Amino acid sequence: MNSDFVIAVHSLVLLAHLPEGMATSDEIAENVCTNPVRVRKVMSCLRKNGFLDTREGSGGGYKLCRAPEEITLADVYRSLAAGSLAPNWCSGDPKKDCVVSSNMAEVMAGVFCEADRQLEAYFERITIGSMLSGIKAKQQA
Amino acid sequence: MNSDFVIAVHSLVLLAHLPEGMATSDEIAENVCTNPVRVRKVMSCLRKNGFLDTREGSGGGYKLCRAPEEITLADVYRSLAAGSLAPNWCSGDPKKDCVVSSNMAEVMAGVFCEADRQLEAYFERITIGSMLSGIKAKQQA
DNA sequence: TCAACTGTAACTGATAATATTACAGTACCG
DNA sequence: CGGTACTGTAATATTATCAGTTACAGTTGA
Repeated sequence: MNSDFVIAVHSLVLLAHLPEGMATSDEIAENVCTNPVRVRKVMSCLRKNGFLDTREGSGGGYKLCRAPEEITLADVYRSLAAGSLAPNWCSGDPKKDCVVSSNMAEVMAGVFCEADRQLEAYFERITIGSMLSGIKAKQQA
Repeated sequence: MNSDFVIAVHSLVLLAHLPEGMATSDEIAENVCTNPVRVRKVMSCLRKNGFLDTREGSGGGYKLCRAPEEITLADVYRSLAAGSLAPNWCSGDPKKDCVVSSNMAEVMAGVFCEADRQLEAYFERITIGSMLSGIKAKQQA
């Protein structure tokens, strides 16, 4: 899977952590260790899915618009990485005579589709808020 | 994830399906739709993990050495794709002052590690035998 | 001793992931 | 107004990863 998901989660946790709940793409990029353009692309997607507001122009940036405890990793996963489990390579060939070769792609797709659901269910149990707590706990130790 | 896992599963199902339980890398590659070298690489790994025997030389090939119902997808996953869930890109920087940036990589790794376990648990419930049955059922429909 | 196999390494080409550059659009602030 | 500080997005370059190909040594059976 590409790391847009990681960038999104990191950014949301960061916003949740900041006193104002707000930051620019430059600040986020610096914190995440990537470039601002990429951050803006990911943020743009998060905005479309209603996790944050953006303000253009001077003094603008990104601001969380939901409680960190209400945003699950599953929400984020669905927004920008759903279905990323299955390799984009397909084995077998529907036109072949062999039962195995001709049906493998479909059966395998089913396996990965359900795996994706399992993964999503796991992510459902983790929130931006809980990740932030986890990080803060780590600091004290 | 790369598709070695898919090739391995397909190959094992194919072997389980063939009357003799045996095939050469050329035959498997043809069925899977890839090249023999790649098949041999994957098979070599499956042999090392005890799922099949190989016979070199004329008349050789690969042969299942365990019952299809006993080989789970988790076994295969562990053999050649474990840990493939996490993107190989890491966000944040341990050297930074910010709590979030400096701890994100570790916390994220934990999330993906557990996700990997979840995925493995799901794969534990699927066997080469059950996949073959699923394919045969599909044919009759 | 030949033909049919596996086991690997080295190389090539294709595709996907990431970073960079560039610029239009928007909002605040003097 | 006009300048500055932002976002949004397209186009391009760069790098990494994946897959296919070629080549050849080692093994086995006929």
